[in-house]
Amino acid sequence: MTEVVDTPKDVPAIGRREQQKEAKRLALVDAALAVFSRVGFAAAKIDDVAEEAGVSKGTVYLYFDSKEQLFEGMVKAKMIPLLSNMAEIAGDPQDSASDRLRAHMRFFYSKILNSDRRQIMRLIMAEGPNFPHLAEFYHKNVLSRGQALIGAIIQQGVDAGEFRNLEGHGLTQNIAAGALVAAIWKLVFDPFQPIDLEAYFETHIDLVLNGLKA
Amino acid sequence: MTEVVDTPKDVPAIGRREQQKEAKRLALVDAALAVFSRVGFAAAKIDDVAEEAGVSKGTVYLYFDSKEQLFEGMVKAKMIPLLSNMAEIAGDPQDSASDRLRAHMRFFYSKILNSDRRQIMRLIMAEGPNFPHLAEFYHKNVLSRGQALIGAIIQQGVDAGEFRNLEGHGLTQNIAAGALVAAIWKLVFDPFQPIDLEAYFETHIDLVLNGLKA
DNA sequence: AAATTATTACTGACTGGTCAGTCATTATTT
DNA sequence: AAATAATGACTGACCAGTCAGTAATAATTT
Repeated sequence: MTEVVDTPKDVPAIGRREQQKEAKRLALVDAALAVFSRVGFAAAKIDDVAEEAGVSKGTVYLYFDSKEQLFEGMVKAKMIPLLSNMAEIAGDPQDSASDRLRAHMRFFYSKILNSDRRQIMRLIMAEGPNFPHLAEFYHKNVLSRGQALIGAIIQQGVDAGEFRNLEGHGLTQNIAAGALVAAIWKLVFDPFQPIDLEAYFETHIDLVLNGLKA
Repeated sequence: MTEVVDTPKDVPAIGRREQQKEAKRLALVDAALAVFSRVGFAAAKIDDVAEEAGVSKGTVYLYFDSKEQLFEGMVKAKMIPLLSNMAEIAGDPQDSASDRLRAHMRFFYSKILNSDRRQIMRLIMAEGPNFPHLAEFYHKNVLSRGQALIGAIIQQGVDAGEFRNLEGHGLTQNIAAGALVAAIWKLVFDPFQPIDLEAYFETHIDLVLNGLKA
């Protein structure tokens, strides 16, 4: 149950409502992520989202027009912080391609695989075919951007004679792939075979760097 | 719409019913896979499964006790052929570890990623948290077996001085991972960025073999 | 600054439609 | 004609979405 900010009554009146609204929107988004993660889109009840946000069912519909829009809105809201982060890791082009690649991959592992974000990834895998908008949005804003960054670094490495040229054969997909699986594995199979994300990451980067070595 | 075998009336009476029953069970399983793949577990309607199997709703309940059991039964039924195949590819221990690894990985790509089977994988990712039995079953019978085979081959390679020793750091998970992602990518993101499974496989095995090289 | 009015936010009982699962009836097989 | 299989109308629970009514806040008047 996410509590709405309890704005004191003696705060400058102006903006009280806006603050509350914003806080409530956040609470709804958090609650939606929790509920959808727990049971999937179809089985999720708006009543449960409302209760978890500390709000009545009708209120949910003041913020989102439908269950679909709640879902899509939640995914987008949860992804925006990540997207803004992505710019800030252009990385130092002075470094070797290996170092930059390692740094970028670490970024993805830590930002995408940690916390809530991996639930979103799983939801997109799970519900993607029923929400083509969302799958496209995710691909466009996360996967293809990530691949572009990785592709650029690899190109740098190839140009510098540091890497072999494997481009054009699904290489960036292959690299992105490792992160996707780690997220899903953690959520689905961890009870049966725990995945040590740090070790998995090291192995992944090791294989990639050695595999690419010229 | 999967048609039930139309056993002619003048066939030796003995076994007519059993044949029909078996055929109907198969039709139901096929229909269930199709419908669950299309819309997920919660949104799937038993009526749709029945219609797609060319049968009435009541009949579904003559074969499966509940929607849950239909789902679980379908997954298991669809997996059995794969499991029996797995024995037959022990591979020739005379070959180099590299060759054997390549052969095994190709097997997984072709058997798991082709046809219906990848839909099952996606369903397990999607519904796994709601069906822990199934996730466990899948892990036990597919993933861990696959990893065991790969692990054995890598051990051979390490013993022969062909591979570096990276064991114990999520290596087999990492290798299995590539196949999982390929399957999911194909189903979720293919419309936006088609994945060439053959090229992807070659890149994957290339990275792994070069990455492992002693 | 108290009282009054207007506006905006929220509530939860209700509705209409959906669907898993049942079972009395009908059809088919032996 | 007995036994077995299949049907599909029916039921009851469930839930997305609505809306008349209430509460909280802001604006205006006295």
